Amino acid sequence: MMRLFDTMTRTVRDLVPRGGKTFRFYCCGPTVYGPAHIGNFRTFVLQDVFRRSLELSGQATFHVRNLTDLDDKTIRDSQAVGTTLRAFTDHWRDRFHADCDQLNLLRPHLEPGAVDHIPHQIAMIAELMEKGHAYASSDGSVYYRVSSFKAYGRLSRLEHRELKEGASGAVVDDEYDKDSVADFALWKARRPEDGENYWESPWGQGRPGWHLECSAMCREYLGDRFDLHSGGVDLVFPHHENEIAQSEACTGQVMADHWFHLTHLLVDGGKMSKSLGNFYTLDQIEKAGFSPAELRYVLISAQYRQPLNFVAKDAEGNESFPALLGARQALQRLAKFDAALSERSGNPDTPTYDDLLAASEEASFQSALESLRNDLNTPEALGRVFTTIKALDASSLSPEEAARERRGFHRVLAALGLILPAAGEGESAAAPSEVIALAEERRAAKAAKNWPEADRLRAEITALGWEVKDNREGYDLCPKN
RNA sequence: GGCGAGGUCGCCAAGUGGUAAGGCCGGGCUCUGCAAAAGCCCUAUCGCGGGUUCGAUUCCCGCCCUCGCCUCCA
Repeated sequence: MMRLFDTMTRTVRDLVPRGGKTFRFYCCGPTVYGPAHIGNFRTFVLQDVFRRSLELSGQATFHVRNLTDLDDKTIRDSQAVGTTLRAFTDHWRDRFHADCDQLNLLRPHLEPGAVDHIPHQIAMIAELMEKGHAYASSDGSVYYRVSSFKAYGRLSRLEHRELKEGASGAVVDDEYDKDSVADFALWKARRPEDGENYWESPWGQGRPGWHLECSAMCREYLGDRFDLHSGGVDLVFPHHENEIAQSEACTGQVMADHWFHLTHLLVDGGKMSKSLGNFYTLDQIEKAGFSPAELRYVLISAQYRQPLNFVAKDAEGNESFPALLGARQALQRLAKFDAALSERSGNPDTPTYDDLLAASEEASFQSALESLRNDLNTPEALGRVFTTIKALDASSLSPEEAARERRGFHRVLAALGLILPAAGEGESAAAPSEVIALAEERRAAKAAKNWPEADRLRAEITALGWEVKDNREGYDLCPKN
């Protein structure tokens, strides 16, 4: 049984699928107008760990995540580069998918987009108007009447807060026709800057408001009521508040039984922004020489409700990514442990995710799994993995014991979605022939116990930019850095 | 101004009403011709001031500081 904090009730609650068998949930996905940044991926990675933890605990899931392919930014930027909206968002969708694959994220079972669901959204607006929750303005836009929905503000505790006028710096010049400032657009009348991106509706040409797509797609694919809805904390208000207002006013039912929100990633102690130069994409992380697995490790190193400070710059202010460097070391240790168990068990095959889903849970490494089930405590799970590893002496295990421990170990790794680096890493491979020749000479000198000569040859190799490391069989050559 | 989160070892980060997981870095040791690698070991009393309690880092009050959100940013 998995337990998770619920934003609506502000308590940790058991997750029980309402329909019985399958746990059905919706995650607000990315706006596809550029590459996602590592902050976006903190959210998606932890949602992925959430899903994996459920599935590896024997709970079937149905995961829907939308792609926002219709909003001010996608329209604006597609026109800026002179392509159709569809071509533009397809391009960034593909990039997003590639990044997700790199980060070992399970694909959602469904990934709907707003543009393909215009009729659903129009139907919902019509229903809201019928029921008195929406009104058309003189310019052909339609707004949701917030005052008509009694429960508005429950999720974000809006009743206890005051909105500071213009605090967000947003300009609302195109919404002068609203009855109340709190009302939000369900349908936005066509504007010249929208170009060809408009649709016909009973209220004239235009396009749906942003909040509506999720309500419409949730209803289409998950029904009037489903198990859990998730997104970044910034979506609590207004996005999720507005979704609730739209959906529940239509259906008269509770939209989602659980609200799962993920705290933002900070970079070097502050919010990520392009102007601060701390805005990182997966691509940039890889260009700096780090792997997606290393980034994933960093992203799960704090509990999802805590702010995570991603350290990019070291104490001297150099962009050396100490956090990723640390992750590399940690993953390397896990890989070595795995290699030792693998050897001991006599089975080199790594269990796949599907193997693990089919198999029953082992007692080994169970405490780490328990951490994940307890409000998705990823750092505690990692801590328990290392504690368990330290307590285990692989060389004293029987092959059967080693195999069992390894299955438990891999279940935790699979829940965290961690892929281990190859144990050997940095193999010799592509050293130039002259370096190899020197290394061979040195091996001969060593065999003859001619230490001065061996050290002299190592110095020569070092001068050529290579490092020679002895091991049982002979030596490895690595580029020196 | 309102709402919310947070201040735990050099860095990241768990946790608990009874004297604080783990990772990285650093230091020591073992092992190796040396080196590397690997393994082992070591390093905090939990922002400040009160209170409750036999006992608080963990509960309550006040203060200081940091960060996020406040209508289309995960």
